[in-house]
Amino acid sequence: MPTSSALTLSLIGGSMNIEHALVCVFSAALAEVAGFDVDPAVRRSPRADFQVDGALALARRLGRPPVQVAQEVLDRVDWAGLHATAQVAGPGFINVTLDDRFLAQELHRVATDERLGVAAATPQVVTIDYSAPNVAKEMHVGHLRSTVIGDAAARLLSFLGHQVRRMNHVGDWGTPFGMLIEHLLDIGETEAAHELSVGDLTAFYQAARAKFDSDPGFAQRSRLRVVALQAGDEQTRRLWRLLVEESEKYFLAVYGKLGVTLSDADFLPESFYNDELAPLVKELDEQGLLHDSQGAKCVFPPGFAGRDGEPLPLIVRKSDGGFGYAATDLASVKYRTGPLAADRMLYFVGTPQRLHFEMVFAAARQAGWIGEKVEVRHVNFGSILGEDGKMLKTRAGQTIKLIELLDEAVSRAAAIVADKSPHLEAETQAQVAWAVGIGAIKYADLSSDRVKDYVFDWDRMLATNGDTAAYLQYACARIGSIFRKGAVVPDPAAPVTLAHPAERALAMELLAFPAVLDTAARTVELHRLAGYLFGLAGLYTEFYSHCRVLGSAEQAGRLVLCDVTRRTLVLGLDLLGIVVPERM
RNA sequence: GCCCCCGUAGCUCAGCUGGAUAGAGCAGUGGACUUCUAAUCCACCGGCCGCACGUUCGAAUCGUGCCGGGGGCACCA
Repeated sequence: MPTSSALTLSLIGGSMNIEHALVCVFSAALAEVAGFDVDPAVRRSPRADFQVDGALALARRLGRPPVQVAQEVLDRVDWAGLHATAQVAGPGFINVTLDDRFLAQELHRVATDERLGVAAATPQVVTIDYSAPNVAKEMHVGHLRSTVIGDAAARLLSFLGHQVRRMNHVGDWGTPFGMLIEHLLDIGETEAAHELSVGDLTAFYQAARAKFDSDPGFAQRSRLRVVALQAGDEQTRRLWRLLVEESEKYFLAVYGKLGVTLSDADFLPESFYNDELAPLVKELDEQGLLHDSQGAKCVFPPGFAGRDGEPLPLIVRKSDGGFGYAATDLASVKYRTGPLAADRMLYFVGTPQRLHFEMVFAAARQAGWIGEKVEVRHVNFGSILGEDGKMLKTRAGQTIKLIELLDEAVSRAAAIVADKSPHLEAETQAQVAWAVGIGAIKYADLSSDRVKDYVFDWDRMLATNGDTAAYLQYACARIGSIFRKGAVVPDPAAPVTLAHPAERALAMELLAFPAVLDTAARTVELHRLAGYLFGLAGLYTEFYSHCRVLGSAEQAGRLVLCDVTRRTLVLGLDLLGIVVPERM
């Protein structure tokens, strides 16, 4: 049970999270009344600052009148470092209203804190698997969500103080490499390197594929080449490295354009696990988990049935002796929980792979590779749909190259910038266009629930008002404009009074930032952060239209509100991977 | 056939472990720049929360069953 001294410490020294403080205070009071732990159910409320609903649930369990229980709980609250008034309302809600001076004091703490009141979490080792393009294949829209969502998660968890390991599970192994290497030899290394590095991967892959399908001689050479590759033939390995390296250069170029934090240090391709696969299969066998089925080596994790109702196999070794992706994924789990000692493993892969990951995790648990306290999670997400409600494709039905999508976003944004901000220099316009265009794509992805499909719509995501990146970026630019216009540097330590309702509402929302980040990180639901930022920008605009800053009697305090708002928006957007231009 | 996800305003979406009159943004209508960026704001209009039962003080939220949409179910990853 939290004590009041612990609470005071948490408010002063650590997280300046009022919501969390209320949870502590009311948990203690509820536990005193109940004799056991009760969820206080602290919520923001339109009728007060917060409402505490836990007494209602408790009353039912105790079989007592809710209002009476609520009052009893309220009487036992030790407010410790909090300053608020509270009363029982309705059927047994407890409405809590914070003192204005207390709010101002908390805002002062946040304003003078580099981290805006966000305490560093107890550090965990978190592995984040995301992006995962395939060597010698074009990155397409299918890689967009994994890359964007995974990168935002990596940024958020790092900021919260976790030891984040970004892992790019690049597809660099398997049977297609026979034909790719043979094609490379056919056209010559120089030409191949050129095609790959400039990003013409589709043509390269398709040419190889076409020959493989039409030319039996080529197909035969390809098959032999796979064998040579797997056997470690030096010349073959060198050519394979060439393919991988050129592709990695290309991926890094795309990441640069997308503004993603993945670097060359984060490539952890499939082939990384090659030497682990045979021992892994052996270990499964020794544990008695491996079964022969139609020539394949399989694990049958309990609880999975196939079309015919029979137990569903996880094929770790194919009947031809090759390893399936289940083997690689199992190896990846083992590597993370073993040498890396991961506390939390997140795999950012689309929903269609749900069953596969459930089976991999179940098998890994059976094998004892996932400790009790370790969280492993398939962070799934829905598809990107076109305006016709089907998977996003070109008009001709082709998959859309990611790089072309990004270029179109930037050029569409450039047209908007040229229209709205002709006063900016050309170079600045180009920077703003990039930030707005890429921001639009990312924000559209991150602002709605991950697990749902979302409809890709240029006009909506690039709208200048509404729930878009551009709107949030513009709000930041306007705040910066106040500082420039007034030639003032906000003093974060300046005293703040929250006399106007718009000032007070803005301050309340600013103080909710740490709780929002906690929730977003815990649930891996980035749209909660996006939604918060949009709401914050709305409250700021309300403040902006009602409260004159420059030249007002409250200038110093209002500048603090502007400053904290801007820093919160910029930080929040940065955690989503979105860049905020100085001016627009 | 079995399993998973989704169904909220004309459109695109929020709604946190059930909580008080269901919220935004677009679109529509009507307003607001001699004043810190109008890439803005304000007001109005708009909803049997897919349907039906059930659980309870209370259900968009939990349970069951339907209806509709999507995805998955052995050697491609």
